[in-house]
Amino acid sequence: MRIATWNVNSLRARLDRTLNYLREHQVDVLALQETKVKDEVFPDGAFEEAGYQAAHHGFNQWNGVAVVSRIGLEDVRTAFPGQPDFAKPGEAPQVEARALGADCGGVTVWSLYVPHGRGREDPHMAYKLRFLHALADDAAAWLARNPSAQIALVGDFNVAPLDTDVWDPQAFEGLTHTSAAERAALDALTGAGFREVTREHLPAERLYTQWDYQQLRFAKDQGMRIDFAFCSPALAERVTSVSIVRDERKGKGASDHVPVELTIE
DNA sequence: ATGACTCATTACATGAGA
Repeated sequence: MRIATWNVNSLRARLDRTLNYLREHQVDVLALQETKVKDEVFPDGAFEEAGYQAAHHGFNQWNGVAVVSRIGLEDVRTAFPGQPDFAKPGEAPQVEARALGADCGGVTVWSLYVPHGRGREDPHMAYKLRFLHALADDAAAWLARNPSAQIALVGDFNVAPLDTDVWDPQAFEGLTHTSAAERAALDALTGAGFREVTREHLPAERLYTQWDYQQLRFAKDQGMRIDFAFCSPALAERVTSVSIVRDERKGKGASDHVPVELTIE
């Protein structure tokens, strides 16, 4: 069984790439982030033709998360229980389209798009920290209820846990993604009993999952490692290999992120 | 170096991303 996660940065701009990727990599379950599409125009039909069911959650051109599966798709949840809301200036608070969970082939897969933060003093940063801590609280409760639960929390976490997860730590000083508060918030997931399996299987330094579009970052291999997979203990035991699909960043029309795959026995 | 980021939008400039 293969589960993958990918911040696709607009599904409509990359539908062909997505379908080709599913086929070429024999993916059973794909968690997508930043689909940038509202539910009414989500391309269900294209996934059906490829043999996949799809569950999507998106209000507008921002955010948007999906799980597509060819091994079953049940009990779709469009937010985690404690997921915080966010109020844009002059607007009512909204629980944004940043989490979608579904049961696929005996595994509960959550596609997660953690808020960016925008700046250390920005209200969006407090939202980001609330989001991660609330997720960790829920994750701990799920494990307390069922210690042998099969749960994968995958997606774009927008935190670089180690200095070697960014191409130049000094370039991020005072900005987002590398602060102690962000790293502590992400650590809360391991505190909840989950294991970040991509690091376990790929411990090498400077393995990136995202390269900015600007400044020829990919050509210079100046990226960030911010896409991860936190698995419940019972599921982590079943992971036999992890792959970062670097080739997907190449060529015209690439997302700034690449897929990360888990192979599970 | 003749270029220098990409996406979506009641679009042709702006917001958002990282």
